[in-house]
Amino acid sequence: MRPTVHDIAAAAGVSLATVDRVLNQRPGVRHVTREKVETAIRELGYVRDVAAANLAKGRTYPLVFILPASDNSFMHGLNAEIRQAVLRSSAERTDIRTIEVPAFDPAALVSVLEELSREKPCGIALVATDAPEVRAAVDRLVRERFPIVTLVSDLTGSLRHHYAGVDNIAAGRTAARLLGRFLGSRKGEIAVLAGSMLVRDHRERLEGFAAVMAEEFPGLAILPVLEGRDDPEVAHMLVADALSRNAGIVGVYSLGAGNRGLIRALKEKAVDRILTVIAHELTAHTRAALIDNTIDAILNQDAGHEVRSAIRVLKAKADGLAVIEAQERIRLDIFLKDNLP
Amino acid sequence: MRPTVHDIAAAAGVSLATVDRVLNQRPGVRHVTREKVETAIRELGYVRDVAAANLAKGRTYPLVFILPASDNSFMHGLNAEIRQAVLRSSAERTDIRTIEVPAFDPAALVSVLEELSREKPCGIALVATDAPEVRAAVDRLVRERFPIVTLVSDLTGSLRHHYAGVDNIAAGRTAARLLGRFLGSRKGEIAVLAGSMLVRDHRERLEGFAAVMAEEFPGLAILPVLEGRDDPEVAHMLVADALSRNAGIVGVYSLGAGNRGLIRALKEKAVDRILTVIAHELTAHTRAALIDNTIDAILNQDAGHEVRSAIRVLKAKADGLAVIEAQERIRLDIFLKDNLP
DNA sequence: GATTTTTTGATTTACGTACATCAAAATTGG
DNA sequence: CCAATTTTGATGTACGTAAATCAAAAAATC
Repeated sequence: MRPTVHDIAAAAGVSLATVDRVLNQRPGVRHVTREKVETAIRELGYVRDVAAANLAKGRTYPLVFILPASDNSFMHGLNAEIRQAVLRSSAERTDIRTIEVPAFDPAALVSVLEELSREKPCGIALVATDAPEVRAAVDRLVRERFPIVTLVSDLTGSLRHHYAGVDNIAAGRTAARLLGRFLGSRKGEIAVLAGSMLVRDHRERLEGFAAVMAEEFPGLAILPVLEGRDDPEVAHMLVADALSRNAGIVGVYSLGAGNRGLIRALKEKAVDRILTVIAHELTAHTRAALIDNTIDAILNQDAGHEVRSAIRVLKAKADGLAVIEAQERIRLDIFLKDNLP
Repeated sequence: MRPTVHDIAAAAGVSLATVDRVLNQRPGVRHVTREKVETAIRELGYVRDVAAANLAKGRTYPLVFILPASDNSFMHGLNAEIRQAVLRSSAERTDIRTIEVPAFDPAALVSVLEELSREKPCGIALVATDAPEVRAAVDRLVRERFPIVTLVSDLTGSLRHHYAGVDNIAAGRTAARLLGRFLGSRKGEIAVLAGSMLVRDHRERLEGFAAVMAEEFPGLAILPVLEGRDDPEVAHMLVADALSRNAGIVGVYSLGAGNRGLIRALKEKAVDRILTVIAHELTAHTRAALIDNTIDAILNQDAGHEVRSAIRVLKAKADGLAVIEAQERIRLDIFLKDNLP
């Protein structure tokens, strides 16, 4: 049986009240006594029964999710997963609130973060906009002992405790290798459709993609990036235009959202040519396109996993517990038409 | 706040003791009274606080893992993950025991299962050997209300509550498409290395692989399967022999274990030719081979996820709780050298 | 050494549930 | 309607921890 506070008290030769004072860092314990207790804790290998403690405290975990107000399938999916998590709140003792901030607006994000420092949630998950002032605000909150995880888009160089999202450089590299290998010996040009080069995840995907293309597939040239602003209409226009004007395009990499427009353009303009297409994010549209061979592979991050992982990590950090690293690694899913879920 | 037993008692106009009798299906409650309580439970949306209940009961979850005594990297990895889970036992209230049975031996598996029915663990996870008598034994245990999940290898058509493993037909299909697409327009023969055609997961992978090959890549012919018994030495011998004798081989699909031998054979015999190779299971050896381009892609199932998922599902079933389906789906990982963890 | 201050002990209640006991009430059978 | 039986209520203890109170002991101060 695992030791309890009573065992610690007995072993350290002190009362239960003193053990409690040490465990919950309450004042009024002499240094030597504290050490006695801590030694007993170490020697008996005591670990607090979190379930019992939470029961006694009536503890809940007030968590805040900060999301950009973007109107695309991925963000809708992410929102839906958070709502699912809210439904599980009572069983998980969480109390989840979402805050929407204008997309790509560091100042707005910073001001929300600053407000939160007064509200005292026990954890914050945010889709980070990559800017120095955001990094500073996050670092400040971390120093004030708020558990913070970045979600989907990381904030490299900040003090955030954890990143619940995929490695976007690796994603771009993987896309490049898949595209290059699928094209085999064919030479030609590659169109890249992104949302915006102002977003870190898109920049990173492109960076990885371009690197592998340059290293390993010299026969394939990347055309200037089309910035579709994650908007289906804009994407459609840009891709249709590129395909009309450039007969040398043999492949397309869509690293952002707005794939509905991409798919429409492909169906209109590429019926007569063999195009290899790799896109990000599995949605109803990209799934259908994968099945009817319009798209050849889909790279995906599972929003449900990201949300659940963020919650687990925030709770663990709030309790000062360890996380299972391998469990919290968000994997890049590669879907061909054969392994769709 | 979520309702407690007290709220139910008040709402149903009965005492706490009666609510307890209903909740824990103890005898001595009239039918009408039981209905009153059940109505109150439904109307207030009461759900038992599992943490508090476990505390009161001093409950632990005695779980049994039944594994084949196979000496290959994957099984070693699976064992290691179970040991990790054992380390978390006290926090998770589990009490995990593993039983090794001879591989590919239905009778041995059945006799272990029958013993377990006396021991009364609260959940059983087994790597199933696909045989009618095993299916019957599992079904019997399920009828006796034991939660049972299959691990890594399923038992289709049985009553097991859950399968914690990948869809092997999809895995085979995916391997075929990757191989076919990587080979592009090249024609030739494909060598397939399996462990044994007596194991269901290997049969299924081959089935999926052969189906897609036949449908979509008529230029590629599958050679008779090499059965390496998941043994590196045997695998080496078989592959080396096949490569020496058949100059038309352009691709290899290794769907079982024993990849150490495969890799050695490839390095010895295929230096002068361009071979596309897809293998299963990420190990130190296959990882190195992927990095040095001996292997082109690795399909993997994450043993850690499988073990953790099996435990979560067994605990949930033991408590009669729902599982998060999407969370428990074991995904097929596809690794290129760019997205290695 | 007396006084103040700090530290420690003893004890209680609470969290939500499980489980046991005994008495009281209601129902059933004859 | 009485007795036997079944059903229900009231109550207490337990699980492991948190948190509070008050008294007692020890240490520090002068």
